[in-house]
Amino acid sequence: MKSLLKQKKISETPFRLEVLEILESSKSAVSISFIEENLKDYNRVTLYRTIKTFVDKGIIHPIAIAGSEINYGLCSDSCEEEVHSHNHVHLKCNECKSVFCIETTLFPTIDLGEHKIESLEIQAKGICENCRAS
Amino acid sequence: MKSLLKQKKISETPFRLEVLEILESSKSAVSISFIEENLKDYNRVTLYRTIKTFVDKGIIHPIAIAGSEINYGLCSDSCEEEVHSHNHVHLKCNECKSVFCIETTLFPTIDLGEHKIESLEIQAKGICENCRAS
DNA sequence: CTGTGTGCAAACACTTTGCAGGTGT
DNA sequence: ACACCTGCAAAGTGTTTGCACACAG
Repeated sequence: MKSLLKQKKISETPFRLEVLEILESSKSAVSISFIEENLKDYNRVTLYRTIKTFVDKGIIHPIAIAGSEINYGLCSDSCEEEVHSHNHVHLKCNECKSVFCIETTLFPTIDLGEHKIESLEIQAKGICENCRAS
Repeated sequence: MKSLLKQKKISETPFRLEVLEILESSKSAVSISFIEENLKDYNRVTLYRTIKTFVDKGIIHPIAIAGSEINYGLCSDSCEEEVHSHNHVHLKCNECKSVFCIETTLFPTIDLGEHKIESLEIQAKGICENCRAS
């Protein structure tokens, strides 16, 4: 199996692999500042460009929740390039503040009358399973 | 009936009334830059402070949608101070790019297993009724 | 070898802060 | 009169751009 980067047709550099490693090892979506905290030595400009490349190529997608910084989560297989508003749920835990992308098969539909809906994204706030357990 | 500002216990100044007027005359939620475009003469610092005051006092609430700047919409009666994640729908029109806050009585519930949900916010993308009509 | 990625310096945009003076009530 | 709002200047923060060099394929 080809590496994720090659699969997405972008060249594999040490820095990109390092960033990817951070994204993959976190169960939740992460902010840029979180990534920065986990990089040993890095250049901010390169990091921004890397994030941009990853988003453009469909490796990660941004999650915006009012009051939080933007978080980035790895795209699932169903994510297609350029179309990042797949039907799934983002949960922000009020306790640990993490943002999780949750795949759910049972996705609701809503009716907005005359407005035509093309995609839905649900942002939930609550307590994640880890925090509930502890 | 007392003015909205007095009702929220903040003093009524010409500038605040001007900003409020812009918010009220727009059917959709608006970005700071939109407000700036519609103010004749203004000071940016004051504008930021005004927005912050309005948000803190529950007059407007921020709406974050990945890829768009933050928009602010007037709070409905059900909005309580400090609790802005009421169950309603935000629709971003892919055509006119406007963001609408839509009150809907039929609000779905979802099940995220072990995660506990406290509030839901739905972000829809599609075509608003105005754009559909034209 | 060639196109692309990276680092550096600098610019740029957005937002916040401190302080002095002005204004609402 | 007094608390609070506003404007100015300046600093802080996040993000982008141009260019020269380095590296992946």
